[in-house]
Order: sequence, then C-alpha cells, then structure tokens
Amino acid sequence: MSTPVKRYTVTAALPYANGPKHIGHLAGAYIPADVYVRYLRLRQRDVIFVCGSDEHGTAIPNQALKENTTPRAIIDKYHALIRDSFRELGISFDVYHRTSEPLHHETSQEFFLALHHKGLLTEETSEQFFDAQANAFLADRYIIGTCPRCGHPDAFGDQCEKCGSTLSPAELINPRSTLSGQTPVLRPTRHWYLPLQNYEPWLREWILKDHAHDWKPNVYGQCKSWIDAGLQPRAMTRDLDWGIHVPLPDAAGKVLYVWFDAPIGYISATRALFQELSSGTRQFATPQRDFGAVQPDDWKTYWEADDTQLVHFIGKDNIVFHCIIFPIMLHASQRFIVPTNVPANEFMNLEGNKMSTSRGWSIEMHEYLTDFPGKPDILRYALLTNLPETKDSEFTWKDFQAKNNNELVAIFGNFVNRALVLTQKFFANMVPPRGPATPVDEHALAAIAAAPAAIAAAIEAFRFREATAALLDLARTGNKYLADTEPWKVARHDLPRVGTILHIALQIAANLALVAEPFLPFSAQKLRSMLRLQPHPWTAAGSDTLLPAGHELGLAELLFEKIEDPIIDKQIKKLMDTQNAPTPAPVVAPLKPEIVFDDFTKLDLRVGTVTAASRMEKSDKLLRLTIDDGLQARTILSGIAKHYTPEQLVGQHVTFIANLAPRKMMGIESQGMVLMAEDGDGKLRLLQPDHPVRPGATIS
RNA sequence: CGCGGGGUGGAGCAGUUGGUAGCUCGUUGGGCUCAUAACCCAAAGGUCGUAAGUUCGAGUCUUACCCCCGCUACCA
Repeated sequence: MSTPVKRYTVTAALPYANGPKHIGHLAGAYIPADVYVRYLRLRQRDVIFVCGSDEHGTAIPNQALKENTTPRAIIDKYHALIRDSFRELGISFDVYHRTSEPLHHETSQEFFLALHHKGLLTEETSEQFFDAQANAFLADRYIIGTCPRCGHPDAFGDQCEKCGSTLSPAELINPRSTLSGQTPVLRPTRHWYLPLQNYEPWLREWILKDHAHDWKPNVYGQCKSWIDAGLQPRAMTRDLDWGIHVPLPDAAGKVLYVWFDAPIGYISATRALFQELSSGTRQFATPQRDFGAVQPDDWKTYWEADDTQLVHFIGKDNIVFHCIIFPIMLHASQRFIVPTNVPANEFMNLEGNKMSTSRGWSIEMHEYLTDFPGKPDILRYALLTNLPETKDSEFTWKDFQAKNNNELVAIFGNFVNRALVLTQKFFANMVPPRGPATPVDEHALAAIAAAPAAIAAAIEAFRFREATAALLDLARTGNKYLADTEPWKVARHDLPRVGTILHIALQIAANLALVAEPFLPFSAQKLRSMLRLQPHPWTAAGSDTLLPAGHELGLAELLFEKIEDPIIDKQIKKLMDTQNAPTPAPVVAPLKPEIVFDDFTKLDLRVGTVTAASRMEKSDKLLRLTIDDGLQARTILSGIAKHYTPEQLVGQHVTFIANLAPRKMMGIESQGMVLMAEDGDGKLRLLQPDHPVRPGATIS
C-alpha cells in the first residue's frame, strides 16, 4: 500500500527431514510457490526463492531410533531425497539449505540473543518429565506408555500412533522413558519464553486491519481465531541435545525450540545464497537467474528493506507459525520485515482419505518420479488444477489420468501437433507469411493478446487453479481457430490463405510455450525447441510476432502422451495393497507386574444398575451415568460415548470400582470407574454378570 | 451455542459491492477428418445444506438449525 515493490523474497515451507514428502506437500506449498516465482522471473522481477530442510526437533532423533541409526544419518538421507525430488519436479529454488548447517546455527543464535538482549524473552520454571537414570528431560515424544484411549502399549507422550489421539505425557498409563525404560518423574526446569500476548495489539492492527481483504479467508480466519482466543507466552527453548544450543552461559542442555529456529532457516538460506553467489561456490545455491555481482551482505535487503515483498507459501498446518509466531519474532527484532502475504492452502486428500506417509496412504514425490519418469509436468498440472485453495481437495488416479488424456494430450498437445503437422505438410516446416486478417483471425489474435493478462492477474492474486485454466483456454482457442478456419480444406484452392491461418496458429503455439513456463516448465522447454523459439520475457507474451515468417521450425514430437488404463490401475492397486498389508497382530497388552492378594483386596469392585444416562455437553466421549449401588445413587463419568448411547445403558448392570478416589471432569465429580472390556481395535464392551444380581453385589 | 474453513447440476469448482446461476470434466446428439479415436458445435442436467427473516428483488445480507473437514478439550 505504501512503497512500490522492488524485490520479492518467496519462501516455501521447510520440509521436515524425518521422512519422504508426498504430493500433498507439493500441492500445499511447493507447486504454487514455484509457479509464482517462475512467473516473477519471467517478469524480470528481482526475486529469490528460498527453502531448505528442517532438521531439528524431537521427531528426528525419534525417527533415528525407529530406523536404528543416528539423527545425523536420518537428516542426511532425507535431506538428499527431498532435495533431489524437488529438483526433478522442477521446483526452482535459488537455494536449498539445511538447518543443521553452522551458518543457520549462527543465524538463529544471533536472532535469539538479539531478542534476549532487548529483554523481550522471559525466563520461567515449570515441571516436566525427567529421566533420572539418563539424566535428561524428556520431550513428549520420548515418553511412551499405554494409550488411555485404545490400550496401545507404545503410545507416545504427545500422540498415540494407533488411534490418533492427541495425548499429554501425564495421561499415559505406566509411562516410561524410551531412553532408559525408567518411570520418569516430574522435575522443574527453566525455559525462555516469548510473551506473545504483548504483541496482540500489533497483530490486530497488522493482520485484522491491514490484511482484512488481501489475505485468504482461511488464513485470516485462523489468525483471528488465535488472536481472539488470547495469546500465551510460548517457550522458545527445550531440554534436548539435538538442536541449536541456547547461546547463554547458564543454558547447558538447552536448545532452541524447533519452531523458533526453523523459520529463521529462510534467513539462513538467503545468507547462504549470497555467500555462495559472491564467492562463486555452489553447495546449496542453485541460482535460477543471473544475479550479477553481489556482496555477501546483500542478503539483508531481502529481509530488511521495506520495499521487499515477503511471501510465505505453506500448508494450513503452519499458519499459526507463519502468521503469528514468526512475524512476532521478526517484528520484535525491530530489524526484519514481516510477510506481505501467506497464501496457505488447505489439505489434499488421496482417493477419499487423508494422506499419511506412516500409514502408507500417500504418493511420495520420489515414488512418482520413479513410476512416471520424464513426466513431472503431468503431476504439476494435475495438482495445479486441483489445488486445495479454498477447501480440502482430492487427488484420484482416475482424475490424474483424465487430466492428462483429456486436457494436456487432447487439448494442449494436440493443438500444437496439429499446427506443426499442417505446417510441415503445406509449408515445408517454415512459418508461412501472413496475409490480410479476417474477422475470425482478428478474434484469435485478440485471444492471444488477452491471455497473458488473464493468467498474470490470477497468479498475482494467488489463484493458481484459475491461472492454469486460463492457460489451457488459450490452447482451446487454438483448436477452435483451426476448426473454424479448416485449413486442410482451404488448401485445395487457396494456399496463401492457409499460410495466414497457420501463421496465426503458430503464434498461438509460441505464446503457449511462453506462458506455460511457470506451470509446465519441462513441456514449455520442449515446445520451445520444437518451435526453435528463444526464451522471451513475459512482456513479449500476447505478441503475434514471436515467430517471423520464414522461420524454420524444429522437429515435431508429441508434447504429452496418453496414459493407458493399466498404468493407472497398477497405481490404484499399489495404493490399495498398502491397506491390505498384513495388519499388525491384534494388540494384546503385556502382562503387568505380579501383585499379591492384599493388593487385590484393596479394590472394592461392585455391580450396580444404571438408572440414568446422558451425554456430557461439549464432550464426544463422556457419558454421565447414575448408578444404583444399593446404598445410594452415585454419579460416574465414563468415556464410552463412542460405544454406547445413553438409551442402551439405562437398566443395564455394570461393574465398577466403588472406592476409587473421586475425580472432577468437565466440572462434574465422577465417583468411581466403570469397568469395560477392551478389544484390540479399541472397542469397549460392558462387563456384566450373566444373571441379574441385586445392586451393590460385591465382586471377589 | 469452543474456534476456523466449507456445503452450488453426475464429479471437481467460479460466483467481487444483492438484480435473469457460470466454468472444466463426464453424459447425449450432430459436425469435421489436419491431429495422440484427438478437435469443433449443440443439448440435457441445479428448488445454490435446511427453515425463517430483511428487500421491489438473495447463491450473495440477518437469525436458527443440520452435515463434512481441520484445530482444541474431556477420556478414572
């Protein structure tokens, strides 16, 4: 709204290097970001496209344990895999860095210290689980125990991988440390917090007011939700030995929170880019344009100058970090600019279900590249036309096939092929001269002139589906033009007229080659070579003189190939097979330690009759039961709403623990615990006597 | 009434400030034969989640409710 934009810093979410990344990630961030950047480059704007691997956090050591190797080996492996996949898919980063690099550690520590020296971080002490034997605080992921929901014996402290529940370590039954197997204890620990709440007025001004109209509704809504809920201080450090050390004298064993250091990775990557550009080395930098002579410090303008536009491309899971926390860090630094826009996408589902690498329900980038060699553009196109821009979308293999066969092949590729084959046939593969234009010709020329602006407007508004559709519309125009003018018929009596028609058709093809570059870079390149067309800036798009009369064309080949059913069926089968893979044997909980008879007699187990049952408001799982135990009506809350309706329970016998200390949940006191048999798959069933008994009957 | 996003022809989606409901794919019929049985034209197909309200007029505004997705919470 103020200063004209002089340069762009475009980032795509740092992929977490704990495993391969799938096409949902591509659809969420990388493909739209790449289209945007390639477009800006064609506009000859000053843009950098930065990314890198996010290699810290607790999940990396965790994955190392799973794969029985070291964190270093994990990040090396997945960094390379992800980086190479991106490159093969044509994601044109100027630099792909990694957060394990010393330069990033240094950048992050400087950032942390800058905030610390300004007095913007607070120190607080809280209680966290500690493993006395390993002498280490345990991140949630390092604590495992029996899941209180499904009984899975190896649920993590933050989440049960089996039933998907979100947990906190305190909920686990028989919690144990993965480091030593010991039961962890609570112990106080000190951390540095960023008081997010202090920045609420600024956020309200910056997001809710200044960006009320230019940010996407899903992003804006999420931000508003967070701000209105009231922001809390957030710990920016962790007790861990994998990560970036807190650069303070009294902070042994403390590292920066991964979400503190990861977004700083964008800055580190930018620094790395300019270091390598100025020194001529190429380790992480893969410059996609001529940057000219630069100095190492030139990175600063891309993060500090007001006339730089910073755009973060991310998936919706990252909104809070890129719109709230990182901007607060940037703003608090009083040095860096904050993002101009954060065009986050929703999620892409796969054949009806959420994508998940761990459950095998996904298409990994490297798998696609192996199964469809030389066809990155088809995936780019299929994702682009189906981006989850406003809501979750769905990828199916049939749709992928249809998009390729009916659109890329039949409309785009076929038009180009028609124009080239006709030119070969009638004009010895030379661009014929153009004669007087008829109204039909004028119409086609007008379409050529209008297309680039329509595409550009959609890209600049972050509407990539629309932009892609506009691209294909130009190819449709070409097909229609040929159908309307019928050069194969005209050839029988008026060859010069055929020349005019093909001249215009070839200009359409040339324009396609130009404006397709951001979307389908490999095919655009191929088409350019078929036309022997030099690269042009975007400003040349819309011109009807890209190919001069007399210009000799190159060798015509098929731009896209049909994909036959068996290929698609094979992919679908592959996906289905992952679900039919031998399901892990039903979980039978391991035996607990032996107890003596006295331990058993401490339990007062009884049978009661349910006299009333109702759902608890605001709870999916809790039922409020009133139970006649022979003495009184006692209230017990039970987490069985997913398994029984209140109506089913009234009148039923239930067994319960009568002398369990009362516990308040959702504001209601629960006086006991109803016993349930739990199946391996998490289903709960009542435990009942096989004949009616009187309420209060004891169990022994 | 926890928060956010979304519910529009068979499928996937557009619909800016309220003024006769559009696009792509699919379907059906026709045309064409240069082209990867591709292309072009036409038609059929929607009570815009439900109900009420504001208005001369609502997919578009208000209210209530229903459903889907995500986040959050309870789970003795």
